[in-house]
Amino acid sequence: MTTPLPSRAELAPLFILGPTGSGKSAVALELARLLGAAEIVSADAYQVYRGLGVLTAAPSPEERAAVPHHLVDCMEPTENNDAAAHARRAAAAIAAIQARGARPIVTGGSGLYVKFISHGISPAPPSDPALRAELASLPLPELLRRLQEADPAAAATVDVCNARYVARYLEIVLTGGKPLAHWQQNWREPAGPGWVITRATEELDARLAARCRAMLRGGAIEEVAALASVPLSATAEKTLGLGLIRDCLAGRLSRRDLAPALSLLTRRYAKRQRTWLRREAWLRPLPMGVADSPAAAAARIAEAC
RNA sequence: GGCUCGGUAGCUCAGUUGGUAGAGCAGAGGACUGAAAAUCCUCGUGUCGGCGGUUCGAUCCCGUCCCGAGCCA
Repeated sequence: MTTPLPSRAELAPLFILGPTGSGKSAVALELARLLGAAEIVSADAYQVYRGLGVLTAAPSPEERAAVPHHLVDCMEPTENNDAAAHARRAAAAIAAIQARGARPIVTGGSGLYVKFISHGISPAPPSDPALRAELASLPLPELLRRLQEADPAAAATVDVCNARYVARYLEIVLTGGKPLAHWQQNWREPAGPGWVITRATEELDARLAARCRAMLRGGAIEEVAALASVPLSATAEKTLGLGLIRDCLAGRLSRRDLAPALSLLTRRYAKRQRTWLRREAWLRPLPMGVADSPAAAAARIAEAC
């Protein structure tokens, strides 16, 4: 006689989101401990990379030993990442966790990565590196002209100032052989309940500054140095702070100026994340202040679900 | 003490042959359906160091004072 597995609704993934430095990893960890049978699935585009754990503020080996983590430290920095592929891997991880009778907790800061996990992936054609390289060499007006010709409806809705978006639409039409509208689907209902951690901006700024200093003291410079001869993929190359640390290693930026510069980049990133998250009406706010512990926040979430 | 160069947006600076000023960065807001830590869009009134003078009008010219940097004593 075995005890029945929890129902599907009881195992719906919980989404713990928030800007970088908001403390979502700590809350997710506490929540997993509180729930007992729970595992964490990362929705972070950069914590996947091996050898960049410090700079990307990935969960530590200790944290990963305490609670199983998925999609962290799982790719070589020579590999490109992409949101849909990540979401497919996440879906597989979520299904496997549920099959074990455990609760998946999704956490991460990459808005688009989260969105694909929570709301589904469009069947649109995947990226085509060769075509992208070709399109990247064309001036924006030319891209717009081609899109106008291939798919006027798409041309009417695209952000005409953003060459990358225009190129993506063109890529969809050219490789998929059908207009954009054919591939566009409405987002499905979110896969589970979600919370977004909010903190006062000044408090978040202070946390980010402290974390940047800790990163630089804690091995971020060494790990970038260790990757000096590795040909990083286009995505890994975009890791926040990578260029700054290289400048520092090359003597173009003083060690003294490094931490403030890194804080600045991180702050601006957090602002973009806030803008994205504000729009996600399905998320419930989880305000936190200096006095709130991750455990207390996790308890509030556990109570609500 | 003398001379020179500076003092303009939070910062770095541009500029006005005299008609009250604008870039970059920072900051704020926004967009986002396979690069997303990416990419892109919008937002600029500030005693133009203080006080006088000349002028119809001064941030600009003149005087003086204050502050900073440098050079000479």
